[in-house]
Amino acid sequence: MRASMLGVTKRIYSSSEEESGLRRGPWTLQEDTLLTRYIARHGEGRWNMLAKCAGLKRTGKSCRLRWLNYLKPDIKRGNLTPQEQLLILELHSKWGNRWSKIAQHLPGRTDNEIKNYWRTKVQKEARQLNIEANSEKFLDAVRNFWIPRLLQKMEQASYSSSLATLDSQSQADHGVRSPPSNSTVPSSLSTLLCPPESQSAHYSNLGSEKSSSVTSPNVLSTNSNTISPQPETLENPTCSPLPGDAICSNLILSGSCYDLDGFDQASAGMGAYDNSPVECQMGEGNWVFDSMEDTLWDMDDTWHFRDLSETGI
DNA sequence: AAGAACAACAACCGCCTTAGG
DNA sequence: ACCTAAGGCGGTTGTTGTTCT
Repeated sequence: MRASMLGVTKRIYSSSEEESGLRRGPWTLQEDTLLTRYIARHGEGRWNMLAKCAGLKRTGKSCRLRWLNYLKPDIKRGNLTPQEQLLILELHSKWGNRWSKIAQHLPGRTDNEIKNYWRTKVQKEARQLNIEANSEKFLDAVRNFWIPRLLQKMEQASYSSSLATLDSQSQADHGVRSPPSNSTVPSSLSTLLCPPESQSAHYSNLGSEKSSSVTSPNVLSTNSNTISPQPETLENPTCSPLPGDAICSNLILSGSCYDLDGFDQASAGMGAYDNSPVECQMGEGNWVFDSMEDTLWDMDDTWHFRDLSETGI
């Protein structure tokens, strides 16, 4: 645990703040306990009153923030998974800096955490590329290099897990498969992200939120050449809402990006799906099918995996 | 080994929206 | 209709830990 979380850090605050008796800065273990216990008994909300009643010398705002960003039981700790990173990139391309909105699609992750991730990782990447973080150029780089890299990570993770499964299932089967090459996106990727039965008409909900005030350009879709959803899928949305669905939709709809020949979908494919690290926990509702009437993926504007494979990504 | 630079992230700030009086 | 307080959100800052030189 960081020292700052234990109240070790020193900050200089104005005398008026000290006079008011309100504490600021890092929370102590005692304060955390007080807040947690109080909420356990009385629930969240009415934060100013809560702060007083709980005996905390903190503002309501501070209590709320501490609870939401740190103490709440379902907060997920640790590094963001490639799937989560992928989803953040996707959603940010659609919604811009709407962190809380993005966080709603990543259960257990807070808007603060996502915001920090964006600032520390994504913007850093932009700086290294010497381009503006929200520029079309950077978003293009994200689309063409970063996302495929994440997809590859996911695939490798899946590959490892399926190898482990194979090992445990049958020692007799010594068929050694080479790991996914760096030159192409592995063919099982689409199966990893989308079960074969639902691949035909996969699309995301990322065109939703008509009313939202998106400031950043949407690089992952354009306004032209939209794809109509297939009726049978609309009526029968069996595809699980996976974090990679939006990606999947592009992969599928963009045509022959992948060579699926020779890939044993029945065994490896479904196995990969079953053991996929992709978690099917995207919050309430089937967000994939939320907004069928909205803009869908542009077939011409999908990722340039062919280009990537040529450039060795 | 020491200092600098960088990374990570908790916490605060200010603004906006909303609900209630 | 107006005012006010509370809550929510995005931006920013400050501190500590880690890595690099």
